[in-house]
Amino acid sequence: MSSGEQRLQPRKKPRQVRSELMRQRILDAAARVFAEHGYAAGTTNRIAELARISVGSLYQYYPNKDAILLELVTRHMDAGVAATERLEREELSGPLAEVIRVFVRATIDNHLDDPQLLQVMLEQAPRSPALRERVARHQKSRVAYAKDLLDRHPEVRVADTETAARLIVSTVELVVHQLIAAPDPVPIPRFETELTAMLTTYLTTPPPESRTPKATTPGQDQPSKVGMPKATKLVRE
Amino acid sequence: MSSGEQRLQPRKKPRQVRSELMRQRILDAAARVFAEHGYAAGTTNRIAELARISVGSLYQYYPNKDAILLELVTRHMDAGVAATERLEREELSGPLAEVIRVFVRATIDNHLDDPQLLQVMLEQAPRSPALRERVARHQKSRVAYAKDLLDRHPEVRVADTETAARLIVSTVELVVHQLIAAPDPVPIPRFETELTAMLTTYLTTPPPESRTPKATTPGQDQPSKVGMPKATKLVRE
DNA sequence: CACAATTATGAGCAATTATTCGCTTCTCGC
DNA sequence: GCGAGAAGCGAATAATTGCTCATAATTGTG
Repeated sequence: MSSGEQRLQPRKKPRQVRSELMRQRILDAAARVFAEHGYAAGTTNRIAELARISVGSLYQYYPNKDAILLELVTRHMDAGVAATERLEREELSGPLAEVIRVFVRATIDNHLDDPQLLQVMLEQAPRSPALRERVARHQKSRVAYAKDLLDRHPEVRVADTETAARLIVSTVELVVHQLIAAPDPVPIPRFETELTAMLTTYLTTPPPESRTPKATTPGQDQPSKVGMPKATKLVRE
Repeated sequence: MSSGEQRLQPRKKPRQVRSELMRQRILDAAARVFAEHGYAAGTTNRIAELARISVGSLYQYYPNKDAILLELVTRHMDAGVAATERLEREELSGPLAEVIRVFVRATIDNHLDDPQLLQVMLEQAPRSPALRERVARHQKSRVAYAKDLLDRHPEVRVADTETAARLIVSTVELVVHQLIAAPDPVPIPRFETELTAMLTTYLTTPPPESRTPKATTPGQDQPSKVGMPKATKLVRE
């Protein structure tokens, strides 16, 4: 399955109008199939069946299964970026708390549609180089944007805006996803308020005395668990 | 594959001493195979090969692939609970900030071993009823414990300790995992400090004026995106 | 040592699945 | 309405994989 390189362009560029329609049909069907069965069990035949087309046709538009998921992921991310940009244009000048709230809200919106599908996307990301690359790039740009925001806002009092940026971006993305996808989902309005509050207080509260760690220590000092890695894990072979 | 009920007990109770050894061999091999290839591509034959036993033997101890992952998950969770309990016995009486730090640290420790494997566990959880149940129970107990802690500590100033408990439990679990498993991992000590700070400030800062939402509104008021669920997603068939 | 119970083996079965390709059907400019 | 290329079809293929079972090795006991 994960055998190195892989064609990602469709075998045939669409030339007629109905083609574009088909692409959308396939994507819609794939979204539902992946959401319901997961990636591994979401077979191309099932996707074709749900889209009311034949497998052969499916492979006319996407060279393989991976390419379908990749396009799904790309579209989701593009939608997220677009939504964020749209919202932030209205609020960028406001106080930090407002900007954060906009961020949180945009993320919630982006996840409300289809948490299941999103779950599958995130699952599969680490296994496909193309996907991994796409997701990593997106994540990186979001962190960069957040860092910029923090640097620009004078109310921000954290020691290290890079770490803080990564922390808040991950927090929003992950927590929103998990708590919305949960079988017993939290009440959205309150959740939005609390998450925003958490991030805002964190960013604007000055360090008690000197929360700043030494930070110059070159050697990796470890405050927790020292030397008992259960085994030589991680990739090898 | 996901065909309803499923035997989860091994086909044969071990009666000799070497049996216990085999179980451990299998588990170790499975952990590595799953971590490296993921669940779907982590074949039982590969596990057996790495464990230097035959597939047949593997199936003498575990009735199927799922059961192997289930035991892996169970062990990981038990280890986490045990570690948390051990640590908290030493610190439970301290100020909130200290307790939180202990929590964060315990979680970090628990994830440092093998982030990849953990990733696979979390991925697979939603697809296997038995796994899902196990994970849900664990999550619930952690939230309950956190709520208790918040209720007991007077410094805590949030409006709704239930929501706050869910928020912080999810945050710690998810963010620790993501930022440790990242290709460019954050510096652990600083990360621990920042995450602890974020949670502590959130919990102890009183609501600006009245951060409390109305909370009595029976109708689901929606602060964000109203009515445009892209499609009828979720299970059908 | 013998022999019965327990445990280990691994070739192979049955099922699943991504992908192909020879063929039919449709589209549209003439 | 013709015909050539575009689009669509789906049975067949090749590969993979979870798991079984007939057989062999190992163990402990008298």
